[in-house]
Amino acid sequence: MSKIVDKKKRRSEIAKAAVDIFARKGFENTTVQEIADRAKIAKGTVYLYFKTKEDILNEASKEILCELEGNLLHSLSRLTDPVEKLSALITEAMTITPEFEQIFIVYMESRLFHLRDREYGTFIKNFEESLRKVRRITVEIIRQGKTQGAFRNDADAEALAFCLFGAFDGVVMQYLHNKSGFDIENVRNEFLKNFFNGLMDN
Amino acid sequence: MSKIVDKKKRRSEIAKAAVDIFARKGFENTTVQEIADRAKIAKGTVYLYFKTKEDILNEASKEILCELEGNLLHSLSRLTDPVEKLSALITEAMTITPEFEQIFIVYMESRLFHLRDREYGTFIKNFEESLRKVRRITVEIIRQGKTQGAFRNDADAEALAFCLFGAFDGVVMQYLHNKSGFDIENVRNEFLKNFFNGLMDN
Amino acid sequence: MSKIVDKKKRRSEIAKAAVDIFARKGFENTTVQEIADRAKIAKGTVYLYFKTKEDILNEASKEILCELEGNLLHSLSRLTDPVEKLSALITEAMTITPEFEQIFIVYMESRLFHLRDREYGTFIKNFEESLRKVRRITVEIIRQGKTQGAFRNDADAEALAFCLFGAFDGVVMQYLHNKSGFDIENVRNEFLKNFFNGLMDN
Amino acid sequence: MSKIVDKKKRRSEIAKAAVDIFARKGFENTTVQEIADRAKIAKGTVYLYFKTKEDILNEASKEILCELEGNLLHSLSRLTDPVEKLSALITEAMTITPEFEQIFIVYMESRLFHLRDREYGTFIKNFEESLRKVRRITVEIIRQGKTQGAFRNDADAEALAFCLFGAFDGVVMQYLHNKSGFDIENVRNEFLKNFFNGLMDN
DNA sequence: GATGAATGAGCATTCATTCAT
DNA sequence: AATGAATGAATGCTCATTCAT
Repeated sequence: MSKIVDKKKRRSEIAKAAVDIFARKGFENTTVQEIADRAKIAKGTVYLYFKTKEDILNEASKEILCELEGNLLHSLSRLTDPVEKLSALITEAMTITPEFEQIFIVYMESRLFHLRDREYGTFIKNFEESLRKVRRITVEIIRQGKTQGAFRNDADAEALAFCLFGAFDGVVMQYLHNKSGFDIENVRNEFLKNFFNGLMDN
Repeated sequence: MSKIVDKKKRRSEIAKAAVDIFARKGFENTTVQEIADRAKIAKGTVYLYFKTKEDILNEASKEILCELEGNLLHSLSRLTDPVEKLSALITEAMTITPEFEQIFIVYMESRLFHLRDREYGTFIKNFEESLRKVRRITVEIIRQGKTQGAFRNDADAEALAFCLFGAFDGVVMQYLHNKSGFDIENVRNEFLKNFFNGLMDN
Repeated sequence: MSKIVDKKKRRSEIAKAAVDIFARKGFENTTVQEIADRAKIAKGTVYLYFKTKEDILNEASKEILCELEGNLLHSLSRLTDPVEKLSALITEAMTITPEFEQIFIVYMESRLFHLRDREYGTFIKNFEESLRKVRRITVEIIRQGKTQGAFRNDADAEALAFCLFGAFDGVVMQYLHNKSGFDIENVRNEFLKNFFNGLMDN
Repeated sequence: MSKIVDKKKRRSEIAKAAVDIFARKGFENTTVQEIADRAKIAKGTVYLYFKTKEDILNEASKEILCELEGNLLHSLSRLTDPVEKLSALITEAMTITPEFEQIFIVYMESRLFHLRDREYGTFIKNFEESLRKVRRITVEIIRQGKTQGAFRNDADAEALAFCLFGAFDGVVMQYLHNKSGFDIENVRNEFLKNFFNGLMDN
């Protein structure tokens, strides 16, 4: 009888270890040895669970996206009012925990990766898929708000959702660059206020 | 004097060549040989103008920032009205030319670079400096708008400028990922509209 | 007793599986995993029957030599006339079946192996032993022919047997390299004719 | 001005160093480091002259074949009589110097290599070409001998040349396996005698 | 006995950097 | 100043072998 190992769990463990290092050193500057050390296994063992180092990044990305997606969806789960929903979404996306910080950096590197190599098969497909999914949900919320008369009627839900998600990434990145200079809660509040009410004085 | 100019020009040529390749393959996957080939000089010659490969990225980043900064400032130069100025800024930041695309990817990689290695001396300082500079100008515009009564009085100019610049990067990145799915002009218009008027129906 | 038989049988099965792969990929490029897969057992199981991968090659070589030897001896078994015997030997040695082809390649690799590493204990000893044995039989045939007056009296039986066996290998190798260019039956007939009658016109 | 290095000469030097090691340890068991050490250059330098390790084997094979071919042709150069020519050819092919021994082992490994991987492009083509060339010369000699009435008229020149070259390899291999047991000169003489006069007593 | 997960030594290859010319 | 040959450290990946189950 052979040892029973939960392949999925192991993959996930290794991917998690990898995220730790990727976040600190970047994909290219991380050695498989370092990942193995972090996961407390031998280097060769990594290759029982992953075909290549890039494969590890893929898995890590997938898990990261799942988690980010899960968090966002969770924050919406018990809400019904479109305004509240959008607020929750924005609040969730701009809440930065130390763990999230790590994940975010790897997420950004993954995106850059794709930006360069557009052929990257399944990986990028999952990625795009996931992003689209969350965006679609946002589109729905905006539409719902328009229907209910809460949101202005000329809002292009698609384009706006697109902007929103872009803004999440950009603002978070900006913030990570400049932590000391800004208070994220303040930024988030300002973002919320402006997103809903605009800059113009009425 | 002429020698110094030549040296600067040469550095710039090499940096430009590097941007071409960095954009396509990323910093780590670009070899000095490739950069030299592109610049039509010998590999060894690169080292007469740059101390290390990273040094080339630094120079490239600096030039990129100068250009982006220049573009933004130029778009503001002959305007006086705060609303028009902000509109111009947003429009400029969300105009995507093929050349800009390339630059943007390297810019993003540079940012990621800094996010990881916070000690990175002069490089990161120049970088932050430049970003801060443009942000300060934006802050001024918003303040001016508040003073003139065009913008709502409770707007936190600093935080809002911060959001704005984050949003630029994020939206552009999003767009580059998803070119086929979206029309950047439409997105930009929606962004403008929402930024000034907000989502709520008044 | 049955355990021992089983063990032998299993060793043989594994060795046979190994020959399949060795012939196609060479010893160094064959993995133990491939051999195990082919033999439909687990990788670890291989090591219950063989101490090392080289050990598998040894066993395979031994079996191959046994088979080759057996074939040669069998072809002689019911003959008495030296000329007929030698003819049969040559014919047998130059008959190429698909299975033989595979075996031959591994046999050649084994020989090369020995050529390089002369210390290789038992393995090489078995090998040499086997070759010597068949050569001795050939020597006997030639001597018998000389005694009977069929073969020329100045023939050096030892040297000639030596040549003969060398020629077998070389011709077969040549042929495998150049299958499409030659008809092995024709080559074999010419070999026989020349071996017995020489090239000179009498 | 850059250093002037004779690329061809350097390649050849490296290939020669490689033959030394290949002969002793075989292609797979030879490391590029060992080759570099032997050639007294750095490991990386090897890759300025060869694309891969296999490329080194190719070059080595090519050089070996050139040398073997050159030797054979040289031994024929000033002879005119077919019998003398064939004798010289056989004598040359069965003369074993220490240097030749090394070369021969690598030559054999190369052949085995091809036997397994028939697609191996240019390499195998050069190889076959070279072998064919020498064989064609031999065919000519035999035909000439037939025309002059020296050789029996029913000799199939093609098939016989084929056998001859196979026999060379095989006998040499046999001999290298069994140096202590045989005197190569004696074997060669016996081979010559039997090749020309046959085994039968007339 | 049988399994296959785990190991880690080992190797081909790449590439930033140096330096003799 | 310019070159490009030389270097060798660094790293992804493989695979024979071991051993807990």
